[in-house]
Amino acid sequence: MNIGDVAERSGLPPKTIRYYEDIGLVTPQRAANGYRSFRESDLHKLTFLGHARSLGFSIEDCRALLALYEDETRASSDVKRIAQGHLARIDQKIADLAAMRETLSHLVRECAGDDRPDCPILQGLEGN
Amino acid sequence: MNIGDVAERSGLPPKTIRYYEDIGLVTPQRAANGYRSFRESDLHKLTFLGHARSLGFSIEDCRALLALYEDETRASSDVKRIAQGHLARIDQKIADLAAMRETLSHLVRECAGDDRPDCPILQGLEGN
DNA sequence: GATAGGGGTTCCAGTCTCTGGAAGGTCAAG
DNA sequence: CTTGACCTTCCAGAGACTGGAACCCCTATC
Repeated sequence: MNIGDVAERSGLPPKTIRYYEDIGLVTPQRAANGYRSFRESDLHKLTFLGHARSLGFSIEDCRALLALYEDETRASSDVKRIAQGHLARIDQKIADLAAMRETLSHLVRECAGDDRPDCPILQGLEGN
Repeated sequence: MNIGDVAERSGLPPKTIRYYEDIGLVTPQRAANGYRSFRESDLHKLTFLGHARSLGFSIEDCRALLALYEDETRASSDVKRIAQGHLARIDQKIADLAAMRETLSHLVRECAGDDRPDCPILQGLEGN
């Protein structure tokens, strides 16, 4: 398969796939003309990566997950640990965003939003 | 005030303050020795920026908010529009993260997390 | 006057994960 | 032989800093 084919089938842009090769996540073979030549197993990896990335795993997490994915003798606890760590990071992010949302929505609610200059939002940002 | 003083009083690192000058958010004067010389108004701006950034506003939003902050003839509706736009982006991010969280926590819950290789997490990332 | 320290300055590179674009090679169809 | 759709590589930029190197300045002490 050429890169366009795997791109379509994995849902990843060609640019991203080249990048993943660059950083060593996949290592497609090369055809005589220099084109990348992907095996089914490469496609599986890329699909896996696409899913993992869409769940927000970092590239380094993906690298570790991919290694476990490839390792028939893995322990599921290793996978679970990575996933739980990521889950904790997601929870933290949600909490941070919720706190911002809370503060900001208060300010927005109090702002008249008319053509006068008085603005509780700016006041909130100015002081404390 | 030197940069160290405004850094302490605004809560922003000196590096960040220099960066903000670089991109034109503040324009401190210069002392004869080449040191940046900050006025009270610069400190106010930096404090304002620190608060806005901590609420997740982008630098470009901050630039716009700062302009409104400085403009005595602003309309509060302009401020509110920016804040509402940002609020919508926060909500979107929270929704995205909640969806990830949902999927991921399902997978984590189903994973035994022992020393066997069978892993619903990897299966979830592979297929589907 | 020399020196030590704790400021300050600039500039370059790296973070993270792509993404866009330029310049050019390859292939199949007409 | 040309066209157009592929493919290749390499460089730069995004956002918002952050670290580090190399160097200057100021004050205080010996």
